[in-house]
Amino acid sequence: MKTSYHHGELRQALIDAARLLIKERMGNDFSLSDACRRAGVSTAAPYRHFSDKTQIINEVVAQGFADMTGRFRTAASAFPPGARERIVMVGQVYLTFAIDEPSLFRMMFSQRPNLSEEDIVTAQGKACFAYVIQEVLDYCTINGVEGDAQMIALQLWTLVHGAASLTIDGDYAKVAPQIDIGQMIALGAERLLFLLPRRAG
Amino acid sequence: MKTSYHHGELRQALIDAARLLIKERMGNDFSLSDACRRAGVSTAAPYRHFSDKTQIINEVVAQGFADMTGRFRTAASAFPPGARERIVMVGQVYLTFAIDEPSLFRMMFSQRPNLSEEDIVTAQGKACFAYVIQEVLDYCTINGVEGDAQMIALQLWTLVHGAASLTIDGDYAKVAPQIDIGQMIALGAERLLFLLPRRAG
DNA sequence: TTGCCATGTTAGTTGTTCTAACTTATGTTG
DNA sequence: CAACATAAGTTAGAACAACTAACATGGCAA
Repeated sequence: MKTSYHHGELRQALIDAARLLIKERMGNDFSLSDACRRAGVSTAAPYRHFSDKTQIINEVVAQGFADMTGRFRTAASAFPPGARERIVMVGQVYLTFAIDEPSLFRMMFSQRPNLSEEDIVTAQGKACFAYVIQEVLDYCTINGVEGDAQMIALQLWTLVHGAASLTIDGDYAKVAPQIDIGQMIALGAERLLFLLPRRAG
Repeated sequence: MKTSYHHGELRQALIDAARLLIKERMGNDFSLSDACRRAGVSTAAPYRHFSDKTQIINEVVAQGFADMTGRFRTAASAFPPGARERIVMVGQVYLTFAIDEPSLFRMMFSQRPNLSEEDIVTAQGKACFAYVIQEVLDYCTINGVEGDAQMIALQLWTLVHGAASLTIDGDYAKVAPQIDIGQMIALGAERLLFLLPRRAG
């Protein structure tokens, strides 16, 4: 049998526990002690693997970004490069991720001070955003979309991100409970990406 | 002179201190004890005015929403109803507010659980969002804009909110440091609101 | 086998939220 | 105007979280 003095996988176990607690408790005010109890170790154990509570949070956030990027890739890969569906899928994954883990999503997009350029969080975040933008850039190139592709990409990202934020905060529900958010994004994205005049005045 | 046993304005003093600390410490992890030290009272004093730390935070957030709405009104009132500048101003105030008090902005848009319908936070938040939407609805009505005005309003709100969020989190800077965010919003908003085909293909 | 060192432990410090029991100022009322 | 009820402070302390220091254990390497 395994003697229990050494956990063996404590580092990742703590990260997983933290992520779960963040999801359950709906906020970054989760307790590290709780994570320790989950992992079955003492409250001093984390400090063999992390310098800080902040460092654990950063790790969770970084893995969140990696996760999100992975889901983007998987969803997009079902369609050929340049397909309109790829962009739609990326947007949908973005929204779904936020709804699935709202607290984590919020923490991923809450700038933490003292975050250096070479930090894993920065790296994973960058990669995640870059993926989204590149997907739009590819679409524009392949389909010969006119205009500043970078600008269009940022606008789409902004729209979807705003929609994700306002959705998980329940803000749409406060002022427009009847609205279909998916449709709102779809129509907005079409106007930003595709040429779809409302009407020729 | 004033004898110092009774503060007199402690409730609002604590709210103000909390708001300042939130601004300085960049997060909702500010300490109530700190706020007490600022206000010059003991750490037990707040509980004569608030049941909870959460209740203080809610008060700060509610006043934040009231503030934001007030700034909208002031900025918009410089132009006549139906003027395009009114919408531009509201968007600009939205962004400026977020940049000015990023942590407060984040807390305003972080859904707190156990928030009843008749809470001040809910009320002030609703009023704030409703103002933004109404401004767009008015524009559409007065100028005879075709299409679902409510939908357009939500799209504009979403775009501006997304831009505010990504700006204060420094996310644009990570992947597109050269971009002019104001211009990006302006162009996006134009495409959503006004008929501005990229080019007749 | 022996000893090093990574990784765990217990115990204790500091700081936080919140409660209980006590104190002081204020304003109302006979 | 005296008396007291009450609002709004106080100190003391409980419960708990983050983190540190000093100790314990066991896996690995010479």
